Amino acid sequence: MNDASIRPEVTLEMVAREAGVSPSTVSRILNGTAQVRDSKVLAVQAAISKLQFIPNPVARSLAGGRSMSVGVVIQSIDSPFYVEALAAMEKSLFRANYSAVFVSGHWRPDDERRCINHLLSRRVDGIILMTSCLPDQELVQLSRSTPLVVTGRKVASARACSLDVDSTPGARLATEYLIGQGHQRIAFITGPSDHPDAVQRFSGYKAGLAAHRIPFTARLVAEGNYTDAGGYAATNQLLDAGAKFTAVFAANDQTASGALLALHRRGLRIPQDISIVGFDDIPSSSFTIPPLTTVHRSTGAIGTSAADAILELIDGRTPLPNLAAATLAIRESTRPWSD
Amino acid sequence: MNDASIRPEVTLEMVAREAGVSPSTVSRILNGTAQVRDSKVLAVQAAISKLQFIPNPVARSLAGGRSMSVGVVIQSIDSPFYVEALAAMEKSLFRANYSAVFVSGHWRPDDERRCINHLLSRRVDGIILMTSCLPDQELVQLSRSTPLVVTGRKVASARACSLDVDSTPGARLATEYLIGQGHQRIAFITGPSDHPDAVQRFSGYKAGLAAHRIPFTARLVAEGNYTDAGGYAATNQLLDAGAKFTAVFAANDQTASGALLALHRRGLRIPQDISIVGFDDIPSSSFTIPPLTTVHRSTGAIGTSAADAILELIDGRTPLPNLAAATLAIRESTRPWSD
DNA sequence: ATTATTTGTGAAAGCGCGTTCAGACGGTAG
DNA sequence: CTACCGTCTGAACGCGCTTTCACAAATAAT
Repeated sequence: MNDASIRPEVTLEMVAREAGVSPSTVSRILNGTAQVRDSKVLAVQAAISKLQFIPNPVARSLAGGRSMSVGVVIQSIDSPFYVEALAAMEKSLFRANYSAVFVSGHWRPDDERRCINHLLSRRVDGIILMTSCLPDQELVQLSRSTPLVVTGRKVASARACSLDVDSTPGARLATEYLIGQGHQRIAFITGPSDHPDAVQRFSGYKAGLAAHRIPFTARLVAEGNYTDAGGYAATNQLLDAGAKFTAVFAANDQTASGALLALHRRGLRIPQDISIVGFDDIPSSSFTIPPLTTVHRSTGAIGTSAADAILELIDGRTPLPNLAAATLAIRESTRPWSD
Repeated sequence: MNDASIRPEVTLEMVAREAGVSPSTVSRILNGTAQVRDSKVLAVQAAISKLQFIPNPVARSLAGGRSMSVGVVIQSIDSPFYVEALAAMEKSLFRANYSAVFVSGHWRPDDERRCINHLLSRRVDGIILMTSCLPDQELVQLSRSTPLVVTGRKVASARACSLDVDSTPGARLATEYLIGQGHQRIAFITGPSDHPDAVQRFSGYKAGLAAHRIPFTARLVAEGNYTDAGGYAATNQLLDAGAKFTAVFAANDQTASGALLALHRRGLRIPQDISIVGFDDIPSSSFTIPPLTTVHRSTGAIGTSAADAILELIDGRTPLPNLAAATLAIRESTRPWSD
């Protein structure tokens, strides 16, 4: 049982006194800044654990050292897709005794800049950018003033690390799966067109078609916005336009969820009449009606990788992030088709 | 266009020099700590805006002042329910130039204590506890060392503010709605029993029954855990046990979503055969099949209120949080019943 | 053996700001 | 005109830690 909350602030100086050395020495041991005689190291370690000393991150930060916090810029904190990644990140960072400061950029470059400045003024030790909407050049520059991890982008810079989460292969995988099941007329509901990730998914779809010599048909494409409502509307639009298709590939699971409802309302049965596949495999996709076949990427793993990468970068090492390829979670929203 | 990122750190001292006054004076103006001659105030303000000075939150914090950040302890960052509240919170705080530090307690008292200590050691200016799982007494004590806002609990303390989000009335509302529709045999899927909020929902259900003299039947209750999977399992359990009911009230929307699927698999139609209502009105509930009737609380408003409350508390004022009552979002998962 | 190099270490100077503390100033009361 | 009070202000200290800087001790080079 810990008596929490109101401990009387053990300071580095107290540790020094207890161990019979100078504060500088304690600091050096803490940070590995210099060699220290073994006997002193031991004495200090003993003092530290005896006093239960925890370095004050604020003071550390002021003194020009680490702030023990990393900034995370996401676009909107309330997207189920990010959430899992964030949870994983928070966990990894917390374990390393770092705090995460989350801020939302809302897909607006100005907001994003403001967020970044805010983080910088807080002296964060590093910044993780989840699918930034800033131009490459700005990112490169930013990476010169702080360690930087960006997802879904490639940034060429020593202090930066790109977590490549290219969605193209995943999208192609889904498309080819449908084709493999005999579907030829596959509708696609896009994400927001200014979203690089959405663009990748779209081109993955096209690549899948092309690989099987199925001509791309613009009429089979409707624009969504990554939300349920968008998927719903896009599906209706497709249906209203009289598009004929036996399957729909939605740019993300929420879109698919909206599509599911729209089709249901028209009396179309899934998967008997129409197959549908999503992208992201958010938790609730296992419980849609019917459970959704979708492209699975471990978003948790993305979060963990991003956190690990930033920690490595902060420590001056060069991380080699390695993300597992996307796989297909085959559930009940798809089935073979034969004309 | 702001040139971002690498500005050469304007300090309070530079402002002082620019304005021809002492640093102390600048500080006083910044914090309103003392009266300062108008002419100097003006000069300093001019210098501040000329130099684009932003006080360094880290130094401020070390010097014993504000850290311009508030800690937010939630139980799990990846619950759709919290997410909306968090987004709202972040927005309000960011606007006031505060940062939010989110940490997850995972419903474990020890984890939660660790989180709180973590936040305290970061000198946060206040802490928001979303449905804490710590005993009252600890919270009261905590509130003595920092401004505190807790949701879903009543904590009697001057420096603390309870955001009462009692779920009982909402649960009762839902139950009575079903009864009003003619349902008599209403099953209930609980949340985790060690979760105060879940307990409230359960008692709201019982209160609703009691108000209409419908006897409470233990066989109509199954235990869930606030997840889709839990709702799915609980529903199957109910069905397997041969319980007879015409409606089910699930302790939250995710549970309802799982129930929806379980019923669907058994060939039960919603709402023709069974009505179902959820709780929380998470965004995706408008797009389940069929769209879910559910108890709506503006979680965004909860977040905003919590943020506002903590800011008031920090400023030494006493907030009077005022939350809108829960309402029922009536959609398509319920319908009148007559035997 | 004496002079150069390494270590190992403590004293002290900040980091940027808040906050006493003592004094300067203008003014009212004796 | 001296005594006293309230307002306003700057110098100086401190928050807890990192980081020179300088110096002593230990080792290597000449």
